[in-house]
Amino acid sequence: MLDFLGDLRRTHMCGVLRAADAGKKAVLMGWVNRRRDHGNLLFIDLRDRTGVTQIVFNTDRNRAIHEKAEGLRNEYVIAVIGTVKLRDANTINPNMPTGEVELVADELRILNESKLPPFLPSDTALTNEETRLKYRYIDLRREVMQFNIETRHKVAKAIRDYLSGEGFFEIETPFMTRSTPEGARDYLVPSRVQPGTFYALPQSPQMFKQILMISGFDKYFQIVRCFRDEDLRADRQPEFTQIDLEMSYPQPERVWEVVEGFLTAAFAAAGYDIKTPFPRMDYDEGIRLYGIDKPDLRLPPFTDVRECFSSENLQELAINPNLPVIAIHIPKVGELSRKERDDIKPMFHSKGGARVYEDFKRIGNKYPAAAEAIGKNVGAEAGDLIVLVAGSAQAGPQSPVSPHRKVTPQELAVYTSAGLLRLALAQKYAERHQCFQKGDFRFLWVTNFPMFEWDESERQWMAAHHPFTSPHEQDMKLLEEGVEALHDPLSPLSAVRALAYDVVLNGTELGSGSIRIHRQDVQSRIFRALGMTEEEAKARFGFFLEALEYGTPPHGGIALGLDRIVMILAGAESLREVIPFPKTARAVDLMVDAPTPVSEAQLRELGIAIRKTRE
RNA sequence: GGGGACGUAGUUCAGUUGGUUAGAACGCUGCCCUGUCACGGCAGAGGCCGCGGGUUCGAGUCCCGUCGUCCCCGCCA
Repeated sequence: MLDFLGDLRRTHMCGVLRAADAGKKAVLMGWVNRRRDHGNLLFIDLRDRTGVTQIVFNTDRNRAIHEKAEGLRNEYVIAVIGTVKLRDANTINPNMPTGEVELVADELRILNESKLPPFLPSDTALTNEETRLKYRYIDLRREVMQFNIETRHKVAKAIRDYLSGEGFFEIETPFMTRSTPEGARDYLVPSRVQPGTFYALPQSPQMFKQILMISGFDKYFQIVRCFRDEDLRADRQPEFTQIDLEMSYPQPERVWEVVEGFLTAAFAAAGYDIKTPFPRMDYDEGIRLYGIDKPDLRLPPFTDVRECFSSENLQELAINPNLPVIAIHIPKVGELSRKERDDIKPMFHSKGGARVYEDFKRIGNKYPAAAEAIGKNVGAEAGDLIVLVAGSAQAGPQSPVSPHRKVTPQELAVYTSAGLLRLALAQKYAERHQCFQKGDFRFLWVTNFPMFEWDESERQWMAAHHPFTSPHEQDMKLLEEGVEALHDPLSPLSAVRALAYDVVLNGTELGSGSIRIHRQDVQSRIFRALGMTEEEAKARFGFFLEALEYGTPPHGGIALGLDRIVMILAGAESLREVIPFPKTARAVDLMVDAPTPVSEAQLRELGIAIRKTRE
């Protein structure tokens, strides 16, 4: 028999009662977290989002209530009216915040029962994720999940408060908008009113926020859902939340100050102090020192040890002398077993003919002088792991090349291969090197990205970012020259730097932004550099190009992934731990079971027919 | 699109070289217990070994396929 709530009012949350509350009347409501039945004495741990309080039912005190309480089971929802009692010294539980007190029940209302759940929020072993996601409402009752979602709330609030204080307006932009086939695939929404046409869900409010600058709002932000129809990863969901902002008349440094400001507030809200300003690094330097555009600064950078080998050595090892020879250095890994050394090889994914020399000991046996010099250059101590990555003699340039850009594509291949291996090794031996400590936050601004990337399959230069990213003011001349050499891999386009920047934390890209193009003449030069005719540009971005012509102030901004920030703050390995209702690797919501087919009638109304594909 | 890992009770896992009736812990049910807090004791229920096919005298175990979850590459600001 269930009881009604009636006009009963909760006086305290379950996690707040302390010794000072002793003697008070209290009304608690929550879930039965655990029950310990001692016959005539029954303990219930009552749980809500704030914590747990022990309730005592005692036949001596009240036989009827005790009898009623015996019917309680895990996850029943109850209200208890009782008296807060200081526990006897020998029954204090120092492991819980409410452990000095307990609530002696005078009245019990059973507000709801629960079927036996597939797993319990109080379980110590973690249930498999499939079951957790199907019964997400039970999973979310777990203390960790409650903490993660609370952290998410606090972080978002801190950011809102900070940006509001800095004069930013939070302005909403449409979810049903226009498909601009650029970057990722769009999620499409069919229009019923105009059959055969589609809205797209925004990959980011990019053009809207720029138009808000043209509209005179000066400083805009939004904590906004974005959508991308691409394959998922542990750190990638099809819908995700961005802290999106844009401001008028900024230098990159102005944007960075704002970001450093709200991140300081956000991390403080989660209980962490961070130091600003963040260090800055050129994209080229990131590649050369870490083999990646989002360096994890918690582990040592690369050392180019080409000079440690004689040219005969390099020849014997079949190493290309015109490419860097990279020493990856992971501290304190200790002596590797034969199997561990063998395991390194499959971790290596070669780009452009890069090769791995995982057995440094063998190199030391064969080339003792080189090995000693390498150890010295790297600054390695006994027990540190050194792995070499170099360009194969057969691949890459046969003579030194020096085009405009500081890192050549061949070098990039070697650096990138080494960068991926460095991360894989760092991950694998995390327990040994102990460089990944909770609360160690190494922020970094990566700047001066290349404006264009060479696309080998198209054999032409492509925009590395969206085409509204402004080139560096000093590189305008290269841009002009480069326009004429779109299909030349050595084009001056390779050296054009973008006024783009990423904010990176511990090897995770938190956000990405740029100063935008505000001048029509620069914009059309960029389109030409991308091989786009005026007509093509107009067909794709006409409304936006037109807006640019009505007095656009210089402007720029950035967008940061809220989910990733919270994930790092929560110490989680996956975004799914900080998103209340996430999707699986195949983009399925296991709880609501979406996506689903829709009825023939719905399709007809939309003028859509499903084409069956058969093998 | 490609590569890899996993799938056994409600949950977490074990299951030897292919060999009787597939085990443990937690959870669940019943009984006992007045100071536990991962309470304890006794008894009990609970299995399409993901699904389909094959090899074999015999398959949880070997093979093929398929479905699902996870991780990575490709893809993706």
